[in-house]
Amino acid sequence: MSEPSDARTRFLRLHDALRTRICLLDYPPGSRLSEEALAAEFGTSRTPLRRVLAKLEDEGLVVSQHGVGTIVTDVDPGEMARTYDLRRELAGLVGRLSPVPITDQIVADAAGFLKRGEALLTRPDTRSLARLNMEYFHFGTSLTRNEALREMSERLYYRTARIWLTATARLDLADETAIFVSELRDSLQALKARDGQAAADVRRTHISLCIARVNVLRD
Amino acid sequence: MSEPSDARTRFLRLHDALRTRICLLDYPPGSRLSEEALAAEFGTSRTPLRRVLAKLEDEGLVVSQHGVGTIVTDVDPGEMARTYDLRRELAGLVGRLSPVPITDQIVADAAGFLKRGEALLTRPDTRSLARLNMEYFHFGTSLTRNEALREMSERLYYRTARIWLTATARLDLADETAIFVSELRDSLQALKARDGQAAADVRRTHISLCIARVNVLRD
DNA sequence: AATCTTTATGTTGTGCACAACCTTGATGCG
DNA sequence: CGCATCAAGGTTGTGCACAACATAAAGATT
Repeated sequence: MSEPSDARTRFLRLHDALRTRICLLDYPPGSRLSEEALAAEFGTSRTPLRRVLAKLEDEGLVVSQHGVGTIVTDVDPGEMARTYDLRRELAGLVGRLSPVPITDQIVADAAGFLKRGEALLTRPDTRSLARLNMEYFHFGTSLTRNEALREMSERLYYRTARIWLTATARLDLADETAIFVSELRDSLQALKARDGQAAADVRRTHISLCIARVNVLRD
Repeated sequence: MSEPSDARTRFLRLHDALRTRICLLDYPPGSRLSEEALAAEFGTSRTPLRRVLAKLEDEGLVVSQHGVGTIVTDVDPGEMARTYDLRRELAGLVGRLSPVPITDQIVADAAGFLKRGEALLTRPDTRSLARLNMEYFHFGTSLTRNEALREMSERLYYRTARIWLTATARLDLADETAIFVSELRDSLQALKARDGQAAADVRRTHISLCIARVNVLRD
């Protein structure tokens, strides 16, 4: 029961694994993913794996070229800026479109994220920060019942996650951790007040600030 | 040069063809699509066709069940309502996020759509109306340079297109045609004034009205 | 008659072999 | 030496055969 292991489940697992590797820069932009090697690693054949790569290509994380290889995409700064613009707007919509009522459980979850964030303050680590950010993002989208909004937000998140991560490497890790923790703090405050729109606005604001920080790197 | 016919192009052609058939109700909800039959029709094998079906499944237009078949989805009214909510918001964003400057060519295109719409007034036809609506939608999304916004809007459009079409069949075709033409008229006015935001608001408003008209059918 | 079992049939999922294609390096020629 | 040509190796794309699975009908059993 803990492992249904039907075709769909295996597909989702594979997809999630590769997507995480790409977004955590285990496979940096420009890397070539070998279908055969990956198939061997995951104990399957090329056929199911190709379906996963096709989805990743549809999501804009890789491109496959006949006779060349499947290459992890590098991101165009201009397009990324526009994608961030949209992410910012969608973050605000989470508070307005079919928001879920804020329960004690949700507040507790937010408190849990804050605790994990604060633990990172004393021992900053890029990878842990990225993972926490990823989990916290999913928590944020879970605050709307609008499935389409959740889906689009996640699609865009995974497309921009790497940018923030590479930028963090060039900015100051301790600073970025502190900023993220303050977002968690603001978010928890809003949720404690049972104000979902305020929580969404917190996220919206921090995306705006994140855009600004990343943009200065381009100058 | 007019037909590159490499793998990617064939894939896109197949995908577009099947998506159009589904959204024009050539394949009504509940239909079973045979991989073998479709492969034969398009002169290919199951392998490339399965990739197309996988994308359609990712887009929510079909579901594949092992041992059963690939079935055209029927849409849950509640989820559709929420999807429409999001579409409405995205339509407004087209006017704000990276809008393209309104050129004479754009105004001329809008005038062309209006002309085609008016031609439908004298001889209403569901299928022609649906096709025109589809083309006009793509015209609408082309008014932003934000690729992600275009992509998400289209994704959601194709997920809801069938709802509007089935609703039109139960509403009055002549009425719906008239309403659509009035939207084209309002849109043309806004574009003539070189006001892209106003044009986006026209679309936004009409989506709202469309939601209201479809909703009365549920009572 | 009702119900369980079995079997036949059709469907999607998987693995593998080969085709199509690109890149790279060697080789020959000017 | 420069450059074109070609051959070799590796990669993704395609076709096909078979496995895994679900369904429905036929048959056996109670």
